[in-house]
Amino acid sequence: MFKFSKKVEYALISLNHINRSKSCDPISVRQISDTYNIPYELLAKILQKLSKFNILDSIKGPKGGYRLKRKYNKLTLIEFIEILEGPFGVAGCLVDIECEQFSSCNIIKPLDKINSKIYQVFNDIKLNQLT
Amino acid sequence: MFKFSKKVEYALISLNHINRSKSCDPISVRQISDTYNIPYELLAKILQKLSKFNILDSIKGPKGGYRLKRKYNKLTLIEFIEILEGPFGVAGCLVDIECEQFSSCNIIKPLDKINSKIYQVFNDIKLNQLT
DNA sequence: GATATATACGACAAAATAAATCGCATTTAA
DNA sequence: TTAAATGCGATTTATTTTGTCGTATATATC
Repeated sequence: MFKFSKKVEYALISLNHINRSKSCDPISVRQISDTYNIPYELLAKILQKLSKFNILDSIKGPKGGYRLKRKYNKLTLIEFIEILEGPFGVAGCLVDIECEQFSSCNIIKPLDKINSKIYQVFNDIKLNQLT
Repeated sequence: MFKFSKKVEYALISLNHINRSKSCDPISVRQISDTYNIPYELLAKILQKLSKFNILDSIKGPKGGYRLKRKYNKLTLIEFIEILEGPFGVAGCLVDIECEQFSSCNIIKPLDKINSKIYQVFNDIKLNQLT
């Protein structure tokens, strides 16, 4: 409960790694997966997604890999999380509807307040501050 | 990711319900599980745990059930969560050790900061404010 | 042009966690 | 004595998370 997924952790590690790299060459999935002991296929898919959302630029072929795009420097943690995990919410009923069980629910309001606070925390953090 | 467990939700609903009740009679599991459509056995175990940790007082036998104990009014949300879910942490490596994969982890420090912030949010909330 | 090294992507499988159920024991009011 | 309640451990089921597989496409280099 209330843990970052491996997907998010792996993505953060990767972006940090690429950001710190001083080489001009793109960084390959293999390089990151070897360095941090992350399952290759899984990491590949994650970086593909970041590429799809314009956080990374992909270069194909030998000597290929990924580079940061400008968007990276503007991204908040909450935007990043929602790209990887979908809409944020500390309870299902704040995201989907499906909360049929509790027409009489007595905690939605407080949950919603907590949700806003956590959202705010993530919204105040820029990805490139996570170093 | 980052959702409250049903355990926590059910527990919050129950405490809220008992708190609001004006009757002097103890409130039974059955009553709560019927009102909010919560699986009986599951709820029973949750309230048993809260009783074990002195948040609820249990009265056995017919007409039995639960009442709030004084501790309820002092409890913070983080204490409550840790009673039900164990030590809080936004990443496994902040709770267990087991983070062997990343001797070279480049995100522990920022994760730790985020962890403190979320912890703080939960620490600033009293259970009896959740109404 | 052939080859090896990359990314791209969908489908599937395994593992971990969360949620729910079952069975039996104990207490106590009526 | 009985029925209605809590107490607790074991087990099962469902869901989510994590990881794997297979195949396609692009491209640098020889």
